[in-house]
Parts: sequence; structure tokens; C-alpha cells
Amino acid sequence: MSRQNNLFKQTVNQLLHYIAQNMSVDDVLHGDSKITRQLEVSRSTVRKAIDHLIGLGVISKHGAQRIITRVPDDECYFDLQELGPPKEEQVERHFLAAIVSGDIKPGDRFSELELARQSNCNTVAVREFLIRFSRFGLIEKEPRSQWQMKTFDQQFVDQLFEVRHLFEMHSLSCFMTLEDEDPNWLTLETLLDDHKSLKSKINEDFQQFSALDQRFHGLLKAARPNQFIHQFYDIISFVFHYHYQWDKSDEKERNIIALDEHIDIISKMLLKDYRGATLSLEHHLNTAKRSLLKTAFYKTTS
Amino acid sequence: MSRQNNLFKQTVNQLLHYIAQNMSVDDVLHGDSKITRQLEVSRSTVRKAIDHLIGLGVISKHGAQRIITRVPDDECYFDLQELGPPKEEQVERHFLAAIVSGDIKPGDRFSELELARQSNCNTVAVREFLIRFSRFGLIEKEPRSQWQMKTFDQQFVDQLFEVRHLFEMHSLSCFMTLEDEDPNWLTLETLLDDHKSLKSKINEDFQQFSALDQRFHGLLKAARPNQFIHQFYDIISFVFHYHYQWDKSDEKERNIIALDEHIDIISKMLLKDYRGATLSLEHHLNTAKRSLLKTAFYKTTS
DNA sequence: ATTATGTTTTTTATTATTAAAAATCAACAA
DNA sequence: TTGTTGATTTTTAATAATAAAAAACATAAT
Repeated sequence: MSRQNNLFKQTVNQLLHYIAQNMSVDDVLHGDSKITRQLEVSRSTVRKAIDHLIGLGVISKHGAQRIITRVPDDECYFDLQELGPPKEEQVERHFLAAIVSGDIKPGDRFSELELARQSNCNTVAVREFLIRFSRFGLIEKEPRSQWQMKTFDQQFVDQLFEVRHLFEMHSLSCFMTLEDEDPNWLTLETLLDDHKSLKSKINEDFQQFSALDQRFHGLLKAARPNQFIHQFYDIISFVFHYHYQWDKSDEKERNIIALDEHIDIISKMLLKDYRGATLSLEHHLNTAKRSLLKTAFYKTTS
Repeated sequence: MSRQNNLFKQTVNQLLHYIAQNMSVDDVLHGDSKITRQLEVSRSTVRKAIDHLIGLGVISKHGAQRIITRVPDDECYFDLQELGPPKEEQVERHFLAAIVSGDIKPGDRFSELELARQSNCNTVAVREFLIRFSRFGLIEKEPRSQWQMKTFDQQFVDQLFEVRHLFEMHSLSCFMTLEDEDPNWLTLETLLDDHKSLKSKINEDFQQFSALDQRFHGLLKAARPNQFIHQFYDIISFVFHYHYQWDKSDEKERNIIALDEHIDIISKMLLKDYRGATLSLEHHLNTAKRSLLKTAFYKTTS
């Protein structure tokens, strides 16, 4: 399979687009270092793209100047569709699909080679993805042996929520000690309004809750950003995303309950009721854990 | 460079060793599946090793049975010294050395290729190591650009200790609620004794403190094992190891102080003085942070 | 002096290839 | 059955090779 010089083609297209939008025949093209800065690719790539357009007759050289000779037509553009997504993403997509669909179940072993074949990539790309992914603690590998999907068991969930509990409580406590004039309080008020407005139309738009959920927990963390806590949340969101992809059955009920819990917490926060907010948050986390366990075990035992 | 069939050679040596120790001429060798289990390598490897020994005349085949024909001499053994350590380890060693020696300073960019050349590995091995290492949050990389050593600044230390504080306090609280008859209490008492005995000879053996430190913080965590917390401690220990490698100047003083702090904490724990232990632990963590900052900034600004 | 251009070198991303090791399979014996 | 050996197939680990892209360099122009 030939190498897909993706970036080059993208650059050509972007350049064509720019010309079509902003320039007309006989205009002088900017210097390549300027274009480089605009497109955020290296000058070599820009240069190769320009050469390509010269080859197509869109641009011609007069000494050092490059002049537009004709308006580019659709023929000039590369078809990026057929390139497909970048390899890394392809592996990821395929692997996650395999997990979600149950092709790879907790406890299963799987080979890099097979994944590579299935996702139409080479083994190195697969391996690199798996190494990256392994930081989630969901897969692991012994030196001369295959990868193994770790069992997603009660213990895993317990440990996950133990840490989550610590972090969320900590975040809450940091938030509550913010100055009154801190802009985060305003953001929180807006968030409460958005929650209430979603509540009024929850029966149709329950899927929008997910965005609110992210905003809420993101805002909590924003009171004191911490890269390690942040990293951990990547795991959390993956685990949730992964499990709920299976079981959409009671998504609506889940969301309605969580929405109310959010409103409860936020209201108490705005009233500066630290103790009340803590209790409500605790309750919210417990609900989330129960719900995850239910879904997870429904899945693994079926 | 030819591939180093490390495992095969190791296996041959192990097998020879076993024969030399336990068997004599005309004995019948065990079946290969049995040997496989003992040496924890695959049967193919065992098989190849046996074939090799047959080639050397140490073993000969009579039908399916394999019989020792002579006692193996030193000639038969492979020289494992010249093989060197496995690639992965080689990269790691070289990279860490580069950091510690200041070849790669915070903020620096560095290339995979150069690392590969210096550590005498190929780029893929280097890249895989770097991906693995990146979970420590100390290096990162943009897609088509080089790796970059992140700046090790006050903020990083703050965030590190923020999380560490959360975790240690949590661990302490878990520990304090252990049943009286839990074996961890006994271990803790032993640990206190070991601390005291080190204290009496601290002037000579101050370097032994590091082991005690690991044991102490390990024991705290042992009260409630959690893979996410555990993972985080890998980062902690790396950071400490990394920085103190630079600055051995006041290692002794540091260790003496920390030793006393440990004794303080453990004593209070054994007295079931939760509040006192908490305060002491807090104090201990603050000392550790101050000391790290001092070392770190002494280094980066020099 | 600064900036832009043309040229060259280095690095990254990707594929291909292969020895080593593991896993599987088939025939056979206890 | 169960377990063993011998032969075969897959997979992993590692190397090498190369197109694409970035970075560095040198030269000319403002």
C-alpha cells in the first residue's frame, strides 16, 4: 500500500481554497514563510504545494514572484474523502468498536497483528496506540505474550470511584473557597440556568445532558486546575462512554435523575451551603457508581 | 546489526546449568513440556535449546528419549555479558541519564532519532519508550514535531503535591480505621523499630533511609490498595529519584529530618491518635515539598 | 539587520521484512 | 481421556528502508 501523503494534499486544498476566496488572476502570491505561518505546516510542505499548483498551471513563476494565472477549478482539488482518517484514529476506532461490540471481552487476550489486519494498519501503529491506551489501566501485556483486556470488575469500579470521590470533594472544597467576585461563580449561575432550561424540555432533549455533565464537572475542576486530576478524568470519561454505549435503555431516566442532582448541588453551592453541597455531591457520586455497576454487570454477565 | 536472540541463549544456559547441577551421564532428560513450565519460556525455545545441545554433543536422541552423553563444560555456555541489556532498558537508561546529566533540560526539544543513535537502538524502540514515559507528564509531543521536555516548574510541583496530599491523607484515614487485629498494625510496629534502629546509626547508614521511606509510604497505601493511586506514585518516585540524583549535597540532613518525621507519624498512628498523625503527616509532606522545590530550583537556575 | 527564497540535511511517519518466540495442530502413546 | 512429541502456523520483537515533512543552512534581496 502506498503512503498517503495526507498533509501535502490537505495543504494543496487549503491553498487552493485561499486563492479562490481571496485572490484573482494576476495577483501576486504571498511569500512562502507567510503562508507557512498561516497554515501551520512546514515551509517544505507549502513549497511542494506551490510547485504542485505551478504544475497544474494555476500559478506561474516570474523570477521570484509567483503569480496567479487562472482561477482554480474543482479539478485541482484532491479528494480527501478517499484518504480516510489518519491511522492512529483508525486503530482507535476499530479497537474501541471491538470492545464495545463484545469482540474483545474482559479477560480476553488479543494480538496486535490481528488488530492491525482488521483496522488496516501496520503493527507498529497498533502497538503505539495500545501503549498509549494502556495508561487507562484497562489492558496490559506481558513481555513476550499477548495483550490482555483486564477484567472490568467490582474492584475496578470501587477503585475508580474511590479516587473520583477524593478528587471531586477536593474540587468542591476548592471551589467553595473562591472569592465572591471570582468569575467562576457567574459561570456556575449560568450553568444552573442551563440546567433548569433543559429540565423543562427534558423529555425530548435528554441527550443534551451529557454536555451539561461535562460542563459541570469541568467547572468544578476549573477552580484549581491540576494536570494529574485532569488526566484521571480521561479514564473516567472513557469508562463511562464505553459502558453506556452498550446500554442506552434507561439513558433518559438516568439523565433526569442526574439533572436533578446537579441542580441540587449547584443550588447549594450558590447558597454557599458547603455542607449541603458536599452531601449532595456525595449522593450524586453514589448514584453514578450504582448506575455504572448496574450497566457493567448487566453487560458482562449477559 | 544482527538480532540478539537473547532468550534462546539464556535458555540454553539455564538448561546447561540444570543438567550440570542435577543430572549425570546416561540420565534421561525430562520431556520438553515439563522443562517449558520450569523455565517459563515457550516450548519452541526449549526445543531449539535442546537441539542446540544435541548439536554440541551434550545430549543425544534415542527414539523419543533424550539422554545426557557428557557433562557440559564451560565451552557450551553462551557469554551473556556481551549481549548487553534488552533494548527497552537501554533506551530508558540512556534517556534518564540524559535528563539527569542535564543534556536535556526542562523546555528542551529533542529528537527520537538522536536518542536512537545515542542509545544504539532503532527509532521504533525509542518512540515506544517515550510514549510509555509520557504518562508521567514530563514530556510531550505534537504530531509532526519533536518531543519536548516540559518545564519542571513550581506549578508542576504544586499540582504533584496537591494530589499526593489528597492520597496520603486518604490512605492514612483508611489505615486508622483498620481493625485492631489487622496484620498491618504489626508491620507498622516492626517498621517503627527499624526506624529507631536506623536512627541510632544514621550518621553512617543514612542512605538506607530511602528503603524505609518506600516501606512506610507503601504500607500506608497497603491499607486500601488502589491501582490509580499506585500508578500515581510511580510518578512521585520518579520525580524524586530524578531530582535528588542531582543534588546529593544535603541528602544526609534531609534523611535525618525525614526519619524523625516518620517516627513521629508512626508513633502517633500506633497510639491511635488520628488527629496528631494527620498533622504530623501534613508536616512531613510540607517538608518534602519544600526540600524538592529547593533542589529543583537550585538545579534549573544554575 | 532583517526577511524571503532556493537548497540541503535531518527527522518523523510509515511500511516492509525477518529472526525469535509463542501458539496451534496432528499424530501417537500411556 | 490425558499428555507427549514432532511439525506447522501465528505472533512478537526488532531491523531496515523510504516517502513525507520539518529544520537548518546559505544566499540574495529588501
